[in-house]
Amino acid sequence: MTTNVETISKTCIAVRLRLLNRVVTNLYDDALRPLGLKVSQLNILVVTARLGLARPAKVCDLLHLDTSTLSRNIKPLQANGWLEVVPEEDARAQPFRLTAQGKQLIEKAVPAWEEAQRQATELLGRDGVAQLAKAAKKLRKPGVEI
Amino acid sequence: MTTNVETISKTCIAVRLRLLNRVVTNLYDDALRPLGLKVSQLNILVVTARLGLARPAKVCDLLHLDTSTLSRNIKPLQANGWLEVVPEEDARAQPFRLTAQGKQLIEKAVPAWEEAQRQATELLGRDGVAQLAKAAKKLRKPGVEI
DNA sequence: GGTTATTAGTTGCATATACAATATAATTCA
DNA sequence: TGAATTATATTGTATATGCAACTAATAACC
Repeated sequence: MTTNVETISKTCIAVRLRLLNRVVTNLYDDALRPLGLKVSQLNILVVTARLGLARPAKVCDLLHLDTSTLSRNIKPLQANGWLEVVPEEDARAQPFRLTAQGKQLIEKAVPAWEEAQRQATELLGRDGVAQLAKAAKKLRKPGVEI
Repeated sequence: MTTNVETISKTCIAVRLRLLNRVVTNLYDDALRPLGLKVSQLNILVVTARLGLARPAKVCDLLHLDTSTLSRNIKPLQANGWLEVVPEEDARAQPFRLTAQGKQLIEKAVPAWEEAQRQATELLGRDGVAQLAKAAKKLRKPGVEI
């Protein structure tokens, strides 16, 4: 007989995805630690670099992040001088962009990112990486691209 | 020419995995919200149910969770009366187990879990789910099973 | 033009996560 | 047996995450 507990324990997608997320996040965070940077922060910096002028709502659409989360996450990036908020005509908007230091930091982080990416690729395998890309692609919102 | 920023943006495993983690976690959390339960909490309750008497270190090995994280995560579960700490000979140990209410909650959560699991399966696809299982299996530590 | 609706972000609150440092207890070993 | 080591978990600090409620400003509408 298979109990509900056994079923959830052995098949739950959230359990596995969250576990894998912890492990992989730690791979990148370990590699990036000498730079005083976390992979969650590098993500935001890279998206910002791609956008040039980054509007919070757009970044949140791209990353499927709650706006309140981004609002707080950019604070330490600002405090470290990696990005800056740019005033605009629309007084509600709080777009931000990379600073020169932020750009330099991304370039400095590339070797560490490559090493973590290598480890993550090894863990997931070619097929795992492909499936991940496929799922992420499914989640792209129309018109929200970089 | 492909810049470093473009490469990271388009290929980073952590970016995609973390994004997918947010989306899938929200699927389950939305489904479980009427029960006042989050999927992270359900995970811990289910592991506890499987173990009977759950030792923090063992749970952390199973879930690849930092012990300090678990130490704090069980607090609200205790406060809600879903699990209880059981004293033991070894005064350092703080093993815990489900309460009757905790068991009932899991059973009550099954339909919501099933619906979220259905949605997550649809998002990841058969192959995606299989790849996820494969990666999670790779992370099992020897002797740490349930 | 003034009221209403919409849009853009922030703040309050709760939980999740991990590293570093700590506390405490059990074990080892000289 | 007493000191050093090891094991188990918690606390301090910082970041990540999202919901609900809020503020402020723009747009829409009558």
